[in-house]
Amino acid sequence: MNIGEVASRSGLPPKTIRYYEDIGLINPMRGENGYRAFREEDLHKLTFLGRSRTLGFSIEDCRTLLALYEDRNRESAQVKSVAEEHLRQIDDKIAQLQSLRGTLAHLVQCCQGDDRPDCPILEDLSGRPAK
Amino acid sequence: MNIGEVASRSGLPPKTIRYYEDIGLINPMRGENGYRAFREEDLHKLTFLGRSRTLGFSIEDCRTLLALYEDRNRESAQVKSVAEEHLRQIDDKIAQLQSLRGTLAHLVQCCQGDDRPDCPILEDLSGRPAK
DNA sequence: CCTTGAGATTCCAGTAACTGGAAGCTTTAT
DNA sequence: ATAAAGCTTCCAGTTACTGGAATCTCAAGG
Repeated sequence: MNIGEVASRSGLPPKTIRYYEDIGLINPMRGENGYRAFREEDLHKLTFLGRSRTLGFSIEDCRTLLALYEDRNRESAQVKSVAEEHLRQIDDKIAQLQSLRGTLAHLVQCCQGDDRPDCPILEDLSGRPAK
Repeated sequence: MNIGEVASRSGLPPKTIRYYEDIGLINPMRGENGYRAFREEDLHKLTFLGRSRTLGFSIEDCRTLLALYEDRNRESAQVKSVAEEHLRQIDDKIAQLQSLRGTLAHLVQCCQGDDRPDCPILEDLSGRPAK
C-alpha cells in the first residue's frame, strides 16, 4: 500500500502519517522506488492512533498505549491508569472552561451592545473589581 | 518603572511582557541605559491583557479588545461581538470535551484494571466497532 | 574602589501536533 | 510524449509563550 491508500483507509492525512513515522510511532518499509510500503499492520496502528487522538490522548500517551496494545503480556491496569489520568485532565479542563464561560457569559449579558462606547466588558478587563 | 516591578504589579512574567512588546501589544519607552521604562499606562495595558488572557481570549482578540479599549468612540456592540464569538467557541469546546469525556468514562468503566491483558479500552482504540 | 549579585538586555531554541509549500522524482493516463 | 497525479524530502509557520546563554548595568558591602 502506498501512503495515499493508507491515508484514505485510516482517515489520517498523508502529512500526519509521515509525521508519525518521523517521531517513531510507525515504521513502514520502503519499496525500491523509495515509496513507503505499508502493511496491514501499519494500517491497524494508524487506525489505533487516529482513534486515540480523537479521544484526546496526547502523542506520548498514544505511544504508551500503542506499546501496551502490542504487548501481549500487558496488564489492563496499566491501560486503565493512562485513561483515568487523561479523564482527570479532561475533567479539569471542562471545569476550567465552565468557570470561564460563567464569567464571560455574565459580562456579555451586561453589555448593551449598541453604538455607545460604555462597555462593562472593557471595564472588567481593565482591572476594576467587578461590581 | 523597570520590567521587574511591572511584572509583579501586573502579574505577568517579564518574559511575557517582552514578548508582548515584540508582537506590538505594548510600546514602552527606553531609558538611556537601554532598560524599558514603563509608564502607568503600560501597566494598565498589561493588566488588561492579563485579564483578557485569563478569560481565554486569543492574542489577536486581545489586540482587538485593546484597540477598542483605547478608542473613545468605540461602539460597545463591537466589543460584545468579539466576546460573543469567543463564548461560542468556548461552548463548542466544552461540548466537544463532554462528548469525549462520555466515551472515555464508559471505556474506563468497562476495563477491569487488573493484571490480565484483556482490555476493552484497547479493543475500542484498535477500531473494532464498540459493542 | 572592587567585587559580587540582582536584574536588565538580546537572541536562539524548544514546546504540541501538525500543516503548507517548494523542488524534484516516479508512475499512470492520455 | 507529455501531462497530471502521487510520492519524496526539507524548511517554515502555527500559538503563546518559556528556558537558557552570553552580556551589560546597577546597587550594596567590604
